[in-house]
Amino acid sequence: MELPKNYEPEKREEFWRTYWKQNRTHAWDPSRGRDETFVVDTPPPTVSGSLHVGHLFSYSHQDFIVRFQRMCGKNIFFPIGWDDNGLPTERRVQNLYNVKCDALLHYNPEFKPERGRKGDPVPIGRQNFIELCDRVTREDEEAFRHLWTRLGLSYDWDQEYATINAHCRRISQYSFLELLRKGEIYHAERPVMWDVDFQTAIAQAEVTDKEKKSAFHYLRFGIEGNADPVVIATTRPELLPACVAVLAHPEDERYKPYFGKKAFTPLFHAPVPIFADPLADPEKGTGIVMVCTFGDQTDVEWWRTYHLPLRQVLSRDGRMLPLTFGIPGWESVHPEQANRNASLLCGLSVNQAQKKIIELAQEAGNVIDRPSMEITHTVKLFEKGDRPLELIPTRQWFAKILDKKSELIEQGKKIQWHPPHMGIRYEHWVEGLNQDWCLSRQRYFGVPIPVWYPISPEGEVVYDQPILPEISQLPIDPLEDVPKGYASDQRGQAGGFTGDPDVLDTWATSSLTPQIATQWIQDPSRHQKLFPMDIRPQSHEIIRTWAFYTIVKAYTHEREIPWRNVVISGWILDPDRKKMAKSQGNVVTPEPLLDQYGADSVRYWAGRARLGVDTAYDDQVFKVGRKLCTKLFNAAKFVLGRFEGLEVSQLGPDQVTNEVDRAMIAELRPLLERATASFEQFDYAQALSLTEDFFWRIFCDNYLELVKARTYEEGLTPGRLSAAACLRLTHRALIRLFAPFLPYLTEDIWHWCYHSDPGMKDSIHHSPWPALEEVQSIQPPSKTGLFDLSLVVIDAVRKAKAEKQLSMKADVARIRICGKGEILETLRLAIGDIQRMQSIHEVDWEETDVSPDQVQIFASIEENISDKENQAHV
RNA sequence: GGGCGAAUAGCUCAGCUGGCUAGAGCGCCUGCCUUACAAGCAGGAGGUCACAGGUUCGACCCCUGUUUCGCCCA
Repeated sequence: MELPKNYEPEKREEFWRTYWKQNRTHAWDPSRGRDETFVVDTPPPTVSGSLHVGHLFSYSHQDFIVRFQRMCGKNIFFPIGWDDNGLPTERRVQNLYNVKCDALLHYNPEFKPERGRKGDPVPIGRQNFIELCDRVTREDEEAFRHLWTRLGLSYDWDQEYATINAHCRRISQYSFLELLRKGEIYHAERPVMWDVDFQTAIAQAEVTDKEKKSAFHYLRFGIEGNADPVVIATTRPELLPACVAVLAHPEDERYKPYFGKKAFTPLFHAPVPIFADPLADPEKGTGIVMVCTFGDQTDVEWWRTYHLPLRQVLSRDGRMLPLTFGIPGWESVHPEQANRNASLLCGLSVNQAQKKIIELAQEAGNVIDRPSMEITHTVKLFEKGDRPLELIPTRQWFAKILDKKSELIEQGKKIQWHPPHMGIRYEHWVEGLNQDWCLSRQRYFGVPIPVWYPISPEGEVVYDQPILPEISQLPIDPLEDVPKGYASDQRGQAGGFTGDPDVLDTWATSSLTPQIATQWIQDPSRHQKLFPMDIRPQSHEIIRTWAFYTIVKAYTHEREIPWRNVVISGWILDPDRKKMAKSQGNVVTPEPLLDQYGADSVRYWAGRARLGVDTAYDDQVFKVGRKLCTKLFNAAKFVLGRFEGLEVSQLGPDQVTNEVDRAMIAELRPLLERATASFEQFDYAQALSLTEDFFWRIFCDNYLELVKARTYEEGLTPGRLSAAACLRLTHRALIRLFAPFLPYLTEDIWHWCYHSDPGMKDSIHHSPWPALEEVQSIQPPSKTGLFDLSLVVIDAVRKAKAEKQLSMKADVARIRICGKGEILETLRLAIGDIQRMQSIHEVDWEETDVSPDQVQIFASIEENISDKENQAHV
């Protein structure tokens, strides 16, 4: 067989991609049983996010595990999906086409989108907007599909899904309705975390803390029947008109006299009660605090505890609302003054209002007690937003999670986390939950909440009696579809109906990836067979979101864990160990890496990182990967040449009769055991490291050199046959150990010679993982330690040559080996190979009584040059 | 402030259950075209295992504290 001269990954990768596709190498076989199936819950990437090198990293990790399992004979269920619904796509569409969605506009079939258009954003209707989102996600998916295929990820593309497609919408809506039926979902009007720019509710999991500069402003509040005002420090003076109470700690001597009295807000003159409450922090500000609608979560708690009135001053877009004081709920002792001040604030943003109100306070006099004090404090932001979240009372759907914290922690304990400390992070997240899961989002591109509401004859929306669709109708769009028993012209009419305008949180759908992939409702028997799944691979920052919500859904629907193992990949950090982020400009894009180094080399880089460990980006490692591939390629060509022309039947285990070859097999055995054990614990990095080290140091640098001469012997001598058989068996095992990491190159080599061996399969990726049984019948060498002892001699002679700056092929006149008789006996078994390897002419054996585990080697390069001694422990 | 993790050669990382002179690759230095591979081979230099205590016959490893960094939470 004519073998290629050089290792050229590009062409061969293309070839094998086609081959694998045509042969359905990675397809799942639905006819096989659960116990022989390995099921993976693959992370669907957010396709509108940027592709970066971290994707190559963590997605390779899954593939190593999967490919190992496949070679162990498992029927692999390895689907791939795309997470495309949600805000990232909406933002991308807005930016690409310079449009904005206006829900009041009707569908315009004539609308022609144009990229990069300048000027003000064009308002378009909801359907037009959704169509654009669909178009963009299809393009983005293609970029990922291309990358995944190039990287050699062994997905079954027949199982592909997208979280916005009809199948996923059906499952997601079914999940909603099922949980509603079970009483796990409710809707309520209550303060939720609200992003004023995106104008949508946000869940706890989507919130991020950020340090911000702020200031305490010291405002004087008048007291009922008391001349001395109290001074309240606040960072949110613009919420002064929303103040409904004043609180201090019950033990705070400074304020004890005031409890039960009324205070009067400055500028608005609203009489508000003064309470004693242990949650008030005497250390913070002046120790006395105003309760507003709503400054923070504690305000919400106090509002509930004391049944305080609601004084909403902020609108959904974060601007001050028009207010009227002097009416019930908005009491004021000077309503005219209050209304004048309110009118000056009306329409201002939070920041503008804050400035304005300080200005008003200064003008009024006797309101500001002392200069403001700058502080830095943490504020809550939507992870994709720019302005602090507000707490705004709106009608939303919620899933109950606070009532099942302990059950959810129990579920987490039933799952094996790799590495284990990631499970602790999950538990702490659950323990720290303080709100139910807000499910609704005021967005457009998402899975619609599958609910209509009747409108009473008086024209009021009856939220308490939602109209639900039949399961067979799913998926529905309540803004387009009409509920049973109504006609489309009754939409929005008194006595008619209205659709819920909101969509579900994307996690409400993403948390169903196991149900989506197993076709939960369409094919219950398939679901039954594949669920719970074997592994969930993902990275650690989404333990609190994706892993958590998936556990919630599996528990609330089926009282089950979604998977038995979670395997967590670390992050790729930039060379300064900082997070890679588009905004930092330190993101490395993946395709050029594949162009430059080839997929196998890139995978090698990923394979070196253990689970859960963050790794600094270092492109040297790609070069190391490419070197390994080249070495593997060259070694394979050489090894094949050593047994070329011999029949496979002549090269079986029974031919391995030589002591050195048996010693080699004795070295191989622990490698097979350890690499397999590592993989079984998902420790692919350890398996790779063991294999690579063995291949390079033991197999290439030493064993190949040691037996080379024997393989060149004339005729079919037992020594030559033994070496050829041992080379073949060992090499055939090593190639398979590398196969999960280097799928292209190993498949190439496999097809040069091993693919038609008895018991092997055409593709290396379906061939059996190398097992001890393959070399079981080969006897161990008659003396243990033969291989290591041989290396002691070899190293000593090499060192002698190197120190004399000679070529490794330089002749050695004589070596003297001194040691205990047992050691000399052992070395005699290999000395023939050693002599030929290193051109050693004479060997003197000297039995000495040096300590039992030592051997001394004296190498004389030429007869008349003094001996060079090398001594080694054995 | 609490939780989790990390700190080992110039760089990237191994070192698992306490036990050889703490390892590998890259980089560096010195040689070697050796009939698979110079994208290679051989040899070498390079370490206060973050710091301080403690347990132990023995600590990179276990315990306590400190410092720095990362992530999560309040």
